[in-house]
Amino acid sequence: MKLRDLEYILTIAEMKSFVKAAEHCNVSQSTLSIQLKKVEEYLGVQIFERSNKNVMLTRVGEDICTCARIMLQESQKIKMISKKNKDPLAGDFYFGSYPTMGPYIFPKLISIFFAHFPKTKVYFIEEKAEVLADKLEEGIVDCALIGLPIEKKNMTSVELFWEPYYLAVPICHPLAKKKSIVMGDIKDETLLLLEQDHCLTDHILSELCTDIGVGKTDNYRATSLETLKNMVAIGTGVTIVPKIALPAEDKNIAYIPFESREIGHSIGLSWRNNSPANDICLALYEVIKGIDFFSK
Amino acid sequence: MKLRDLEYILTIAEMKSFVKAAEHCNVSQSTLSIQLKKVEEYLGVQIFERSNKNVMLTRVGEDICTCARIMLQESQKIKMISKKNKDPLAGDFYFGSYPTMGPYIFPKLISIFFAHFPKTKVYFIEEKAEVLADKLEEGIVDCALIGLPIEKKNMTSVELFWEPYYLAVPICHPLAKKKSIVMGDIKDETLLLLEQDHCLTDHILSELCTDIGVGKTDNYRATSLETLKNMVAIGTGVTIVPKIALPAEDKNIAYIPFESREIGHSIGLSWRNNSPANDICLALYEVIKGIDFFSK
DNA sequence: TAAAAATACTCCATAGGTATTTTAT
DNA sequence: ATAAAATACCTATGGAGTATTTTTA
Repeated sequence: MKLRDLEYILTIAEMKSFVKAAEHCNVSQSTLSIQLKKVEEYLGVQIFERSNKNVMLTRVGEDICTCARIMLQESQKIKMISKKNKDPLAGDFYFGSYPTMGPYIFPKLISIFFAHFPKTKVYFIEEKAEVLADKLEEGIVDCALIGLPIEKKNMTSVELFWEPYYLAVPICHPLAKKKSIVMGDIKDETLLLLEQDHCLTDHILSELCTDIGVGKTDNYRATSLETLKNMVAIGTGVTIVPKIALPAEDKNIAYIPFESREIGHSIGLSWRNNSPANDICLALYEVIKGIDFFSK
Repeated sequence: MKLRDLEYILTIAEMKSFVKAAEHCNVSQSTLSIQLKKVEEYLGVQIFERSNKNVMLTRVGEDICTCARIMLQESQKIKMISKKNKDPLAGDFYFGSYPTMGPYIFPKLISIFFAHFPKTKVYFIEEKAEVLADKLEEGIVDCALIGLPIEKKNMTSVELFWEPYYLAVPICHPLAKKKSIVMGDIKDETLLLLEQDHCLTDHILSELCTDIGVGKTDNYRATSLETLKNMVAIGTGVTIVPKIALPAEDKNIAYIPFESREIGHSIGLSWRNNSPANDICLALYEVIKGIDFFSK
């Protein structure tokens, strides 16, 4: 039993004639007779009561037609859905970013999409790196601005820029006068950090500050960089922030670069190799690789 | 796009693997690859995002699967409907009768169906001959006890019996003493009849009493034979009733046969030649042709 | 006798199989 | 190197056409 057979059946039912239905379906009358016979044999029921002068649905035939109509409607729906989604640029596109970058980059991206991919409907998603990588992998997110390297299979990643970290200290703090910082400088400071499972926190604790006392940071966990900065401003401690979070000016906090250019992270664009949005991702990369992410 | 393709797609989506889906569908992996590719090309959209290690539905693919599931469900429904209706004896059967016979014959038929076609669900329909013939033709009724001949195409009719008409007169009426009647005897009587479009009325007026005054019957039209008999009993007039309507005994009315055996009608069983219930009709005929329709 | 469905016979498109190649980890 | 998807090539089923036969009003 094929969809075509159902079309034949519905047409015969409508036309009440094999000859007319054959014309309508652009096939020969014999094709209809044979196909109908096959379906009836396959199902073991008579769908039409017919003589050479009369064609009429049986009661079973009517019930079958009800189902057949639904099936063909759904089949049309599949074609409609496909038609609407044929152009990959005209579909939905889920763009992800790590949280500290999101608020700064999303507005820029909106303009970029409006100018370069006006038909694409973009949704923005903000998650910490690990979750973002999972969502990328699962197909929930199509493309993400994320710290590299990313430990997932089937991913294409391109580097966009290196984002250095800065030390934030109260303006009156002794370190505030320094031109640059080394890790040793802050080993006796109270280091304020974001929540335990935040990617920036993870990165700082597991890669950058492995040699300094970590235990003393345990009691100070904020949920946003802005909160952290406020805490620094009132002298609760110091913190490390990515360059993007630096304000144009700040009367209460001094932001000091690290001496080593290694203190920071590489930021790139990642997407699944076989994503249908592959073309958009590549095109997007071509557009945004040139922009200055730190211009406000 | 065929139903089989949709099964393939749903299985691949479920198994997230071409090899496993192929096993499950009992086809080779290449078949799935090729068929899926064809469907994707036909629809112009990518249904799966796939590498050699990963198979995942795209968003369009998910929408397509939703439709595909409905289609396959309906397809199963068609098979279920067919399975339930494979046995023609286990289906619905609509039996029609002309109204004067209905009340007498239906109880008998119920026993017959219970004994001979216990799986058949019978529905009884009572209509005047003309409507009954239309319903037979339209397939609303499968088989009918009806006056012959019947002017419809594609019908098989078999005669069951000849039903003579009787004259009903009040017990005290002069004609009540007669052994038999000729039409001339009642040409001065008030002839009570059923409604204008009743088949018995039609038959009496158009074929039997064409030569007697008809105008004088116009004011007396009842809706049932029982009403007519009551009117006869109180002396309103006389009437003509089919034999089936004769009571075992009647203190108030005398029922007198007509001299001519022609006054009456031939009753038969009719059904459409190509009806799926053909076998039941034939078998039913074999059973009921032997019974005495006039035994109470 | 005419009109419509059923059947006979033929052809070819395509679903499916086997074997092989490509691809990505 | 391995495992899975893609591809190449061949086979066979069955859908469709033309011509003919059967059926019934």
